[in-house]
Amino acid sequence: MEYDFRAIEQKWQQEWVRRGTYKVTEDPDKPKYYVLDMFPYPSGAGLHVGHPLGYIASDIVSRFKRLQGYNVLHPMGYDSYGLPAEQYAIQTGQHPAVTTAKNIARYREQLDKIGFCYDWDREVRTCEPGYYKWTQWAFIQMFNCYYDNQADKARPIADLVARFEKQGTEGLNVCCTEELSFTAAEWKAKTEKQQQETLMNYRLTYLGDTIVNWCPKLGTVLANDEVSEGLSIRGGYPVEQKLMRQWCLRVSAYAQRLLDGLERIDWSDSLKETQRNWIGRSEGTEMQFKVKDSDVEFTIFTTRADTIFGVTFMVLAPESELVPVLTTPAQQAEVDSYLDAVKKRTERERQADRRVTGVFSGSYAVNPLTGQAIPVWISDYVLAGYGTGAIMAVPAHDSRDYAFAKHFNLPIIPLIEGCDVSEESFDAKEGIMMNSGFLNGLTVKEAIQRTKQYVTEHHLGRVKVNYRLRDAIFSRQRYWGEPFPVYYKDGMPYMLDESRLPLELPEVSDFKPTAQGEPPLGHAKNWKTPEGYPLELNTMPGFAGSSAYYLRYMDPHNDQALVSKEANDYWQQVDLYVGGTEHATGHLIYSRFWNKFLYDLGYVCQDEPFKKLVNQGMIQGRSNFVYRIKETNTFVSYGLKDQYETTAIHVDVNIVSNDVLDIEAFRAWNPEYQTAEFILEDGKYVCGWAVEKMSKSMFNVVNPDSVVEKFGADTLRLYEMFLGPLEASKPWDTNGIDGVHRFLKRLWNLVAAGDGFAFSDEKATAAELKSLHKLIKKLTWDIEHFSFNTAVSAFMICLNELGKCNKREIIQPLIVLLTPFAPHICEELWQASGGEGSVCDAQWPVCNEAYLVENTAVYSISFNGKTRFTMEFPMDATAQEIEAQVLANEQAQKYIEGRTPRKVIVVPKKIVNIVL
RNA sequence: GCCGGAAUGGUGGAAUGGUAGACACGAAGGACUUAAAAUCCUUUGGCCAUCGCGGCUGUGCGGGUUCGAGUCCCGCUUCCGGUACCA
Repeated sequence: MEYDFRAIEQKWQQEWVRRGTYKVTEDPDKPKYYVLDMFPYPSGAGLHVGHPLGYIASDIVSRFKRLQGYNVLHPMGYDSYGLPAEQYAIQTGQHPAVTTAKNIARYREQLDKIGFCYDWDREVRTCEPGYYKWTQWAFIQMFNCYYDNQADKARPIADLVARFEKQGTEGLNVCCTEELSFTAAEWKAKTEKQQQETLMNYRLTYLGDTIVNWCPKLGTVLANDEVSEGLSIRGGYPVEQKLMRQWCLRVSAYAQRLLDGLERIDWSDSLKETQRNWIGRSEGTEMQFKVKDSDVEFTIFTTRADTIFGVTFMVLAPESELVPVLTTPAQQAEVDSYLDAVKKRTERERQADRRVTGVFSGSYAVNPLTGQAIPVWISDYVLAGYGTGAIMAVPAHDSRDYAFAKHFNLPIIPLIEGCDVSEESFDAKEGIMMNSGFLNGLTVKEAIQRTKQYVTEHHLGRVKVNYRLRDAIFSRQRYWGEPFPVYYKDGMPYMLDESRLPLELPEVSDFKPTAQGEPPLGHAKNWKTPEGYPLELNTMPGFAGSSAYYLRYMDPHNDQALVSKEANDYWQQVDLYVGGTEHATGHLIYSRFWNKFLYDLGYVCQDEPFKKLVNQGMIQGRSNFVYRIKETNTFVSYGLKDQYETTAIHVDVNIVSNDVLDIEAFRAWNPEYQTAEFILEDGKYVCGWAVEKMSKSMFNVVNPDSVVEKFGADTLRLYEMFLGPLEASKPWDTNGIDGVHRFLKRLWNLVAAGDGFAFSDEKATAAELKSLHKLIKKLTWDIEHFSFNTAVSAFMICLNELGKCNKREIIQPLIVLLTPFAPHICEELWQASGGEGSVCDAQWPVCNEAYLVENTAVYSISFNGKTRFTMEFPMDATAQEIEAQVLANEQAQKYIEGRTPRKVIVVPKKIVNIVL
């Protein structure tokens, strides 16, 4: 009987659906295990072979855990709001919901063909009202909370209001946009609108003024990568920096907890490090500087308070609110023209063009320690969004300040003994202080501590921790996203009552912005509350829907709660999360934030959402080339191309096999090549190759369907794992796929006989049992350690060792072991071998170490590190016994030649080294 | 610039400090076939060899630790990711 993978795979995929094999319910009697894939955005291009890599790995773990007796939650869904569907809608008029549904259907079809064990009853789609109800709900909860630094958690905003009524801001220690100060009486005197405005300063979702790239012609905010040289990429319209009122998420409130939480989760060091850098904790000092001949004071942040004696100028960010205050009339014109120039520059240009620019404000600050007057400059190398948007510049010990000082000819005062600042600054935090008054003679590290102390004692400032992590801008001027559950009254936003959720995305006549420059929702009819209040026109960004989806899978049909307490208590958190590193500073920060917020409010029982995270590597494309001889339609094979002058041309990898071109398919591929001639080597046309990004234009996109069609899903699954370590990036290269396909065929042929199967009931030999149990042991270890490539090899080794063995006693457990990797063939063989039910419900075999025990071990005998011969010893021989026997050995004596060995080393790894 | 990760045959890749190159692809040779496909067997890092004895050499480069280093330490080179005026 042939291994007809098409029939087998189709049969079992239908059977699994019919039997509900992968349906999961909470079962308190079984230990749980939650395996999650990062859900995909269903793009129009469908899946390529890179996508399933992580899905296959997680599927293997899910099936493995299930065979081990765990109750495994392994769901899948779609991140189905997003820009591409909307862009497509603008171009074609096709409703994004329609394209999205179509793409999802295509994804599902592709996923089904690979044989995943998802419980599709738990599918979620972020664009469905039943789902985004809970995204909106979470937004409301955040709006109604503030962050209490004392309690170190989010608390209801009502508590804050109560506090304001009692004692105003006195003794307040909370997260806010701006430090405010008012009394209880002042609070009560505020109008409703003023109170609401004040609370905005504390809410976890708030309307905040943010600088964005605004394109008036397109009527939308653009991301930095959508802007180049001050023009929009799409259309080439001018873009300006604009302060806009946007919804923001106070992610920064959780900065320290996001940092601390990393200690308790099992993620790769590199990913944790990326998050640490992104959060960017920095301990320093905030210092007050008085402005000369004025009452104005301002605050700067520095990590090098020790260099205070070397400050030769101050710098303000152009957007700083101090700029208008400190600009003197004499400098007004110059400052205005500088600010104008800066305003036109985008973030991107600012990054690309590092030329030193700046302007003198006309004012002087007073060094709080020396009393010296120091000029205050304005420059865009200081960022408004970090620290206080103002710095003290110490050119001798900061390279940026140094460049600025050199350019504008400002003084440079070295503060560390022996440092040379004639060519560049000395940025290292080491050495002995000089020119620094009371700090002289201290090391830099001592000086930092001493200055902190001094500044605090003399009330010149305070010790402060800053984070690089910014609040997330949460508004998009887009159609295809979650509507905000927000209406406006008297210009102030209010949350819809939860009973009105979900607030469904309305139909619009046009997906473009309105003529008035409003977001697309401005086209919606009756976009207001029943009371007539206008609803928010912005929609939420892509990461909104993906921030809590893992919780929804626990209880996907619940319309009373995001997740019931019972379901959450049972599933707790994701045990294994598999996905790409590209989400390190986006989704993986936001969902940790979101989860911690829900944890604070008691809606979830775990502080961290993802216990263990594994990043699968990217699958790159492997492009193939043909070489056309210049000015001809003749193509020369790779090995001979150097004899001609040729042009390399990308050729569709799907008509190339093992780097050999299918010439007929090539002629048919493009009319241009219909009459092509070929210069072959060994009767074949060999193509060149290169590793490139997988993309249509390189003709190197391989989709899983074509592989499944040709080799079957089981082969695809095995091969993707066999390709190399899961976490490594590697090119998709089908050159080795025959190997794993052959492995499956060999296994099949072992038990296939005539029209049926033949399993032998003969007792297994010791050698066969040893092979099997070696495999059990290695596989268990490999799957637990995500070493899937060596796991696949282990099967091949085992099969090689077993030879022609078709004994049920050996093959049946082997089928169970293979099930996570190649479930379809295993179901078929399991049934053929007389196994009960589905192999998915079988039991993972346990390694019996007794079969692995060796009676004797072969030792390599080396002299001065060179292996000369081998000897056999009983397993339990002691080092002393081995040493004595080796030295007495006749052959050894030949090498020793009467000398006394200086040292004899017996290594448990079966090596004896004799040093002469 | 800073932070990660990597470098092993023709190729993908194995190797708790212990026989480097498992496993697989490719290639070469052979068996079975009229033939091809499929399948099976043998060889396969390089160099030398009186090719079935054996020898030398070999994990990006230069040092070091060790009886012993692909693996650990120090110093480089190259490549790939991430991040970037964060004071």
